Amino acid sequence: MDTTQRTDQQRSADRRRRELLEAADRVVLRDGPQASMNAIAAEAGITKPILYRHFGDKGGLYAALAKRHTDALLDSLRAALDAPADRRERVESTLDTYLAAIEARPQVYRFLMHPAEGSAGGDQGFDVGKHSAPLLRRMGEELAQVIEERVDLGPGSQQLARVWGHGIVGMMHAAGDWWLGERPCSRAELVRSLADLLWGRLAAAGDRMGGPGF
Amino acid sequence: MDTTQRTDQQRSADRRRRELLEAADRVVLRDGPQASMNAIAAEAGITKPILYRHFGDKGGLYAALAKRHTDALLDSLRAALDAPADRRERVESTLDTYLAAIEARPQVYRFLMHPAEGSAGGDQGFDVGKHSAPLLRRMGEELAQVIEERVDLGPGSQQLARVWGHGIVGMMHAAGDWWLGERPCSRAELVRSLADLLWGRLAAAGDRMGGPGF
DNA sequence: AGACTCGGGTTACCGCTAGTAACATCGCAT
DNA sequence: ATGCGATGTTACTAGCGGTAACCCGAGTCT
Repeated sequence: MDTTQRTDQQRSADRRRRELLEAADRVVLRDGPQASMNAIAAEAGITKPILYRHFGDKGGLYAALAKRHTDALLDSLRAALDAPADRRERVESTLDTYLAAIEARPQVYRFLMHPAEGSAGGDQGFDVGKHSAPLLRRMGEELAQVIEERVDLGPGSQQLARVWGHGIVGMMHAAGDWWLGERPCSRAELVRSLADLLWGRLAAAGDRMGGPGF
Repeated sequence: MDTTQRTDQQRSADRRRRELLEAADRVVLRDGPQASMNAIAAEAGITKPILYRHFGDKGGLYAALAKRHTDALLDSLRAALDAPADRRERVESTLDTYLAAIEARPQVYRFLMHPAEGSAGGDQGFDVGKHSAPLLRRMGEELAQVIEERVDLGPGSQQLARVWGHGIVGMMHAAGDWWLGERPCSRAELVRSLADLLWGRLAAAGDRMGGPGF
């Protein structure tokens, strides 16, 4: 029958695809985003053209790889964000989830944030995917949705929620990136500091000297 | 005499260097960060090895190029940040300065945010955290310094200021990047929304439905 | 049986890149 | 004139992403 045959083939293809993705994962984890198609193929025990048959081009492979990790991370973030707790607690928990993830697997994190720009080689012509990390965009959009659903922002709430979504995600990301490099404090302290920022402590603080402020 | 000779040579070398940088600038502005050394050399009317004599490698050239723009942008940001006005006004003005800059020359902005990733072959030694866009780091550090100088944050202020510096810069960056791509609102609205976020409107807003929060 | 397509696989190649070694050339101080 | 150092070029290496061409074993049709 056509269908069974087709499903068989598709199954086998999917299995191969998963195997290749796992091999690619290993190599990217080891070599960073500079991992070459040759190296990935070698790790998978096959040769380049097969990779290209499965993923089209390097961008395709990287996109597939990124989607896996992105989906996984977004799942845990959603869980933290949707927990039955008050807002501050949810915010802190979400921040901590994100930071714990990038702390646990910095290589993955680095790969997700700078996937394109594949160094040298013939990637001239068209940039696959956007230049910016899709993970940030997706997190921003999801957070925007949650904010709009759960926080009462008055008129213009939708637009405001989107700005805030992307802004808060960017804050988390930049602070996390810096923290991961310098480790100037514990994760819990970082989470608290960021939540304090979001909770308006900047606006509430007084000026230091009798400067130009009021 | 040694000194005069040296200064003469150095002057000429500096002039060349500046010419090369301007040529590189033109190419990068036209071709994006994918600009090749060959193309840059051609634009400057010379050949590759000269570029390498002046800048070491591609990373060196890009770093020099980035430093110029980064310095220029930081100067205008500092001006906005140090203006004699109250805090909210300064914050809005700084946000607006940044957003106006990336709006006016998006190519430069894209280049500054994704400069590195070069280096084919040999070097596989890279530390997580160091490779991120230096512009963000510098902005974060500068902002941290200003915050610590001018805002009274009580004990632990230095560390808190640094977290906030990087966090706020990241917020600005991510929101700006998203805004630049989608243009969902005017620049002024974006500035206002972000300032509102920093001013604690998130904490002040009520829950939408009778959800788990109180 | 025998020809025939077809999916998975490999070799060998293209055009491009970053980076370098070796050679040529000009200006200049002794 | 002669050596020297900076400036410049040609010609090359090594490696990349990506592709064309071939190859082979398994199932199918006649």
